[in-house]
Amino acid sequence: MTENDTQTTEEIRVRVAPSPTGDPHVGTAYIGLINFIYARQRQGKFVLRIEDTDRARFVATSEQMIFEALHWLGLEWDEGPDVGGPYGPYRQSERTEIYREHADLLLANGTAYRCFCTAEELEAARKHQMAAKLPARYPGTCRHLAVAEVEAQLAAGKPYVIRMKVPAHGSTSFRDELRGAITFEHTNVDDQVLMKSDGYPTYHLANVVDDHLMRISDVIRAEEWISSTPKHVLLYQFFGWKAPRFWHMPLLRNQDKSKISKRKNPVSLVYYRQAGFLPEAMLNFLGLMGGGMPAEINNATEKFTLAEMVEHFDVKNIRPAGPVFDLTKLRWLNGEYLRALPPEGFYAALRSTVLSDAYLREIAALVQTRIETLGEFGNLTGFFFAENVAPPQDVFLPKKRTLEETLAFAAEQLTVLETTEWTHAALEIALKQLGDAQGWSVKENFMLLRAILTGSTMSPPLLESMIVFGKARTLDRVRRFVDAQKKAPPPKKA
RNA sequence: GGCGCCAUGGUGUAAUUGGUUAACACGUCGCCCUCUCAAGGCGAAGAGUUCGGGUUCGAUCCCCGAUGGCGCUACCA
Repeated sequence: MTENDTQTTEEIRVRVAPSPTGDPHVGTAYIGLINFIYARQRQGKFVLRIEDTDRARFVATSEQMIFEALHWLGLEWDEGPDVGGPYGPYRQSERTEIYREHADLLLANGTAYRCFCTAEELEAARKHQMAAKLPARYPGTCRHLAVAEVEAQLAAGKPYVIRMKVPAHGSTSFRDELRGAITFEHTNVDDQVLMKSDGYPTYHLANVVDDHLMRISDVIRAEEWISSTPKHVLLYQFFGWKAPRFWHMPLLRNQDKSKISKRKNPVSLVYYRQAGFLPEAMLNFLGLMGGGMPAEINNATEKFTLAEMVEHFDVKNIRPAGPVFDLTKLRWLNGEYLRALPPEGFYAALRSTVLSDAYLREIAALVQTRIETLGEFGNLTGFFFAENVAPPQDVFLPKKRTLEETLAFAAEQLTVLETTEWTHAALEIALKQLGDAQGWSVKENFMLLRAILTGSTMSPPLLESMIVFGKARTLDRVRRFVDAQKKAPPPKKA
């Protein structure tokens, strides 16, 4: 606990606010963990808010997966879309009226304005600015439109967005609880779009309005938000509200130090769960990122539970430098947890994950007509239980294809798989489309993917297998194949 | 390009917050144990704290600058 909290009676309320745009992200787990600890340490409330204002990237199954992933980790929330709470609804798509009203407030007090610029106009302006090596900013075309002009455009039914009117001069400062004061000159703060032309708010508006209405005391989020914090601070001012405290956690990184991404690292919590990582290990590992635990404990063991983190973790201790998410160390930690399990517990862990009844039943259905003795079960299904298969070149390389074009095509397959809905029909269409476009026969196309997924040219049906194996793990396998081949192309043998 | 953040071995973290031979863990390597592989035990290599200036009797730690990395620069979050 910090002195900060002992001298105030304010209720601590924090939130984690993921967007349902895909698989639940390991970064969400990290930020969720910190928020959870912070709330529990101060008898505060931990809120889950779903930020589904991007209808283009919205994925219907995502929200449920987020719930499940957070439950899996044991990061239980006090208020949220599913459990309700006094400040709901907790799904932004159900709060559009609220945002509309608040945008109108800003329009009325002159801190926001309607902008009728088209995407093309903005794009052109941006190009010019980039070419002239100027900062790419909204040119301000609609900032001072006459009332009559606005009325005319409105009457003509022209679509518009609402932008915040950032003061032309001066600067905005705020305190980041980990880094101290941070200042931005207004000349470097753009007139951010607050309401999109589809009637949905952008993150910035929705976030500020919700955090205020939901009485959030501490905004604990990822570092990538630092640059937009001045906009948020300005919005609090525009509304005449008190801003919360801001804590920006370091960004988890890939091995190459870039922001952690699915192209370079498994980031789906679904993957970690299906691949057989224990939630305790994941939480422990995440707790290691950035420090946070007191040195006495950290130096002594590096192994601790969620309860121990709630007991001893100090968010103020976190170092702002972005830690590399080191899969190797996570695996070691996971092994430690696995070894510490009593035999029955270990068996139970197996049976609830990689050897669950549900999983086995699905796999059985795929091989029943393909084996003659039950003893053959393993021959055909090994890949479902292996962490990885590494098909040799003579298995995956089609007869009439070069290594280069095959690897390029595999990379294309990966891209397609990443963006395709995980159903038989959708996968079949998407894959065949890709094959048609690139001049790959269905046989070559599917055979390559089969080799990558199963390590063999003989297997249960491909699409069904992919569905049973799961999107997260299938993507991981294909990505690994592509990466491995890219890194170390096998020497051409004469 | 602009703006911002950051900077201790390959990786994650320590360093009584100016005084240590810069510590621990992962990884790597070696040895032991052993039917194999792990696990376990023992040991080793690996940073003089990005670099350059200050301040100081003394800087990993404070200040300035440079460099580098990262983030943002969307009607994405």
